[in-house]
Amino acid sequence: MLDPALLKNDLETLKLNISRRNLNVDIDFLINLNEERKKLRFEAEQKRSEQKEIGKEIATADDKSKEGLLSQASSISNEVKALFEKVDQKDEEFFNNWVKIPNIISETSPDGKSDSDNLEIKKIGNIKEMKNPRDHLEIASKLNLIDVEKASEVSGSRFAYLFGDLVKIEFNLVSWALNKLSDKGFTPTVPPVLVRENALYGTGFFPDDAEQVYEIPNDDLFLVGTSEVPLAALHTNEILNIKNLPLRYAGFSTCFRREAGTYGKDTTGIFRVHQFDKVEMFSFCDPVKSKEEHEFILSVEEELLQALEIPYRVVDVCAGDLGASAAKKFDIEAWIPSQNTYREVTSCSNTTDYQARRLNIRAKDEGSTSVLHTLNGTAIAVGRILIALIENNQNTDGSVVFSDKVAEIIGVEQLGK
RNA sequence: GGAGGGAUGGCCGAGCGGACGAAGGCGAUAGUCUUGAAAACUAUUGUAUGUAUUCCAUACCGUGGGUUCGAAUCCCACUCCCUCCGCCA
Repeated sequence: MLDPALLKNDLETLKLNISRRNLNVDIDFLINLNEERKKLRFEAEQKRSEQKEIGKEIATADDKSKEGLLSQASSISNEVKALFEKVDQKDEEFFNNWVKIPNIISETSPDGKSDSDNLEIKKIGNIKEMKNPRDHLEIASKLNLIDVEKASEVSGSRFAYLFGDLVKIEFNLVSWALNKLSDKGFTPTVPPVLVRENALYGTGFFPDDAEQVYEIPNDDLFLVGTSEVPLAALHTNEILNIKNLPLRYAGFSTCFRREAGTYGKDTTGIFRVHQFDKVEMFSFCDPVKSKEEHEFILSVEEELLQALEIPYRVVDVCAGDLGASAAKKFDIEAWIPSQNTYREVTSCSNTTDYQARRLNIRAKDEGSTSVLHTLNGTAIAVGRILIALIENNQNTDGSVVFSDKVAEIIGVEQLGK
């Protein structure tokens, strides 16, 4: 949620943002609504004040004057009730509209409508020459390391069994990443993966992306699609001392996504599945330092990919491709030989104060309190890293051999042979 | 799953219909004293909204409703925590 004060102080920014995001919003309607609710509240509060005055008199009044005061108080009480009902209505109307406005996009993010307008910042790593590269599923199925057919019998499409060395690699990757992140000040965290509705609203996944979220109706719980959700919600309603910022967490969790509306897209293997494991970085940050923090998180992502010798490019996500809560976002796309293109393996966003305001997380600095900034970024999305590792290190005979350095990290020298 | 008990400010803890934004203590901050420190004493000590940094108003005593002229205090529902029993990785 944006600061409603924008309607008063910085209309230009608001208008510019709405046009950059290609939205159609009636600003004047919102301005009026906001003014109206404030005016109504003021009236209601004045009446309330009157009521309290009389209440005090009643407490000390003698029996004679009491009766008159009581009837007077009674009618004021009714007025107050009616006035506040109106105020609540207006408030609700205003905020229902206001929360729908997405975050203000950073000045530095490129304009554009879709992911094809994203701006490539750099390319890193050597792409190996390959004749007819195989895709990860073909390679791993043959080696009995992945089984999607059995998984679809057991659980449906977009599920997979991982076996043997792939599982070994997964756990080595995770523990390697957690150690690295821990050295950089991230607290390793295993968060709950079932959360209440509120956490999803607070992080901006609800209401917009509600159709991507699995629901457990019996218990009013939802399966998270990323540990960003429980990590962000960790400090809900808290006031953090600015001296202790940034507070950094590295969350490991399984992630669940319905992938509604993606029929026919990425149907091969484990690129897009309903369930995968991920190490996620999350930072609660001093607002004036969030830009630096964003660069830092991006640099960590790059460091991990470089250590794994995965060729990648970094992309500055354009205005039209940003989610509601992001002010700026960098994606890293790894080279996927079988697709002859780069595909997303990590993503890091500066959500500025958008989530913090919804979750009511603030920072305290020498007496004054302000909203803080939150940022998130992928450290290791296990499935997609496995794909990149398998495909980029494949040989023509269907085996996969890793360099000594990579093998040291993942604990496996080769697949097959 | 069954049976009980509880939720008050940064923390502990009183209040159980009217002057309560809330006693008292601890902690924190500032001052006095001291060469310096400690101790002692004094003062301050939540958050948010309203064009409102010291004045004013309003809201907030787990959350949401209700009763009442008036609710931290009474009633209802929910959430969370604790104890005991059962079950369980």
